[in-house]
Amino acid sequence: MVKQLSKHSISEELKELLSSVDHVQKIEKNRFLFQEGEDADQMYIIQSGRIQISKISPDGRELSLRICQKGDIIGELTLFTDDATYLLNAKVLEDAEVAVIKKDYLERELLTNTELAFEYMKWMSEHFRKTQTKFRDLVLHGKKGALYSTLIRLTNSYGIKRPDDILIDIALTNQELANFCGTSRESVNRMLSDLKRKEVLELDKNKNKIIIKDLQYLKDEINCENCPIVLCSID
Amino acid sequence: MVKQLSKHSISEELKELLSSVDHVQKIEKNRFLFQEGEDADQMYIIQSGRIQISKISPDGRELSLRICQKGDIIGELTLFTDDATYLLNAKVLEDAEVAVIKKDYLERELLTNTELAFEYMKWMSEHFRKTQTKFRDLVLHGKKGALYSTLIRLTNSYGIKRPDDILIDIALTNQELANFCGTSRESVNRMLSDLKRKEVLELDKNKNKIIIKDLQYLKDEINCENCPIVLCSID
DNA sequence: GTGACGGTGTGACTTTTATCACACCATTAT
DNA sequence: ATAATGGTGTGATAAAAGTCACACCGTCAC
Repeated sequence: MVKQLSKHSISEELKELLSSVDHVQKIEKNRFLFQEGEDADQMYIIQSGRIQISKISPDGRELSLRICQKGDIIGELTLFTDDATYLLNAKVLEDAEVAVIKKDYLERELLTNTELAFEYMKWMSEHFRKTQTKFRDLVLHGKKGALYSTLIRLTNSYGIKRPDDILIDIALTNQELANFCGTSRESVNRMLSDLKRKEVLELDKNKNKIIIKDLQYLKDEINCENCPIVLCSID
Repeated sequence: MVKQLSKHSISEELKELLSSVDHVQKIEKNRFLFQEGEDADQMYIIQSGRIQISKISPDGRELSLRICQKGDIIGELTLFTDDATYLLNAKVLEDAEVAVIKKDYLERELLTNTELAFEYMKWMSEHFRKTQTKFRDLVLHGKKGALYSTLIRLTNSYGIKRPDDILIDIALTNQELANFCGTSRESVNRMLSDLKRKEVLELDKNKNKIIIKDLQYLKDEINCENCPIVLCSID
């Protein structure tokens, strides 16, 4: 049987503790859980489905930051800030259920529940390291590096190991990939064609999914230092 | 009298609480407080001087992330991780004194002292938002955007308001600026010449410092949304 | 079926950015 | 005083990336 690579690092305890949720909300594909500028008074934990976090710049360009699934926390940036509006957009990629946690409730909880606070700090810390290494790749190795890094992260988060290759089990258009890299659709398309030619990957045509055949090639190209896999994911 | 723009957001309480320091360490210019890969078991709060945080990639290129001064916390990434080595380098730009806080001591403290934990979470949260907006600028508007964003942040952190302009009171070479932008020395040099020609800034020749004459121009070019100044700094 | 739609793939061209090379200061060391 | 050093400024050229244009291909609605 196939096995998903991704290791979700949010601890059982944290999930447990956070489970004092206000309620659970269902939301369907292509809708927004929240959008930039909206009043922000809650945080979410995904129960099912997939949600993409992105920033849209005034000139219309979109920068995608994460794709999140079961167990991931989103809306976390609203915590501990007085300027309580969302800074990012959360678009639902696949019908989702999210557990809603009220911001002020959680803040109060964190003030009294030491263990929760500790677990939360731990999560935040890891989340920070993850974000920073991600951006580092984006800046340091040009657009090619940005794409390769994104592919590696997608593999770690959504890869399904198969005998001879790894299927990235999430359908993304070239444009969506480009948004992760801060580049253009055409550039991504050309780079993917290139990688196909080099037999680094294949495209599962009718399903819009990518199959990685030579992960090491991608890693070598961006001087991947084989950081802990938990730091090298897309969520 | 001139006035420094920078608002350091680390709360008095946090400084107070963190002040249960192990000891204070002096370290002089051009030395490293810590380097990538070294064992990490302490965190620092800068008392005086300036320290630059950067990542050096295996191929020798350097990406600068922050320049920190009095009141700033560094080495914070080592907290809550088992892989206890530093991920970044901390180079002393100007002779410094740092308060040393032992990692395991602080972790234990955070587990018992709720108020400290709360303040620390607050700081971390803001630090995270700051880092994210910084990288966003770097990725979204090309190298020019990266430089402009860096200049704006330097202005916010190290700018001294004067009658007709703002002096960025820190000496940086073109190469050092380039390291913040993930670009080349020559590119930075050309872009600066350009800005000089457009009368957006001036170079204080003999002191290697930059004088901003038209901050708004820089902001307009990168679609600055005038986020809270505390988020838009270089530290 | 067929037409609209959203996505891919690619050529041609432009703009941006990097790289190489070298002249030209200041400053510092000898 | 002179040489070495480290930084700046700039031209020439090459490489990377973006933009525009358009053909092509499935899928879906009607």
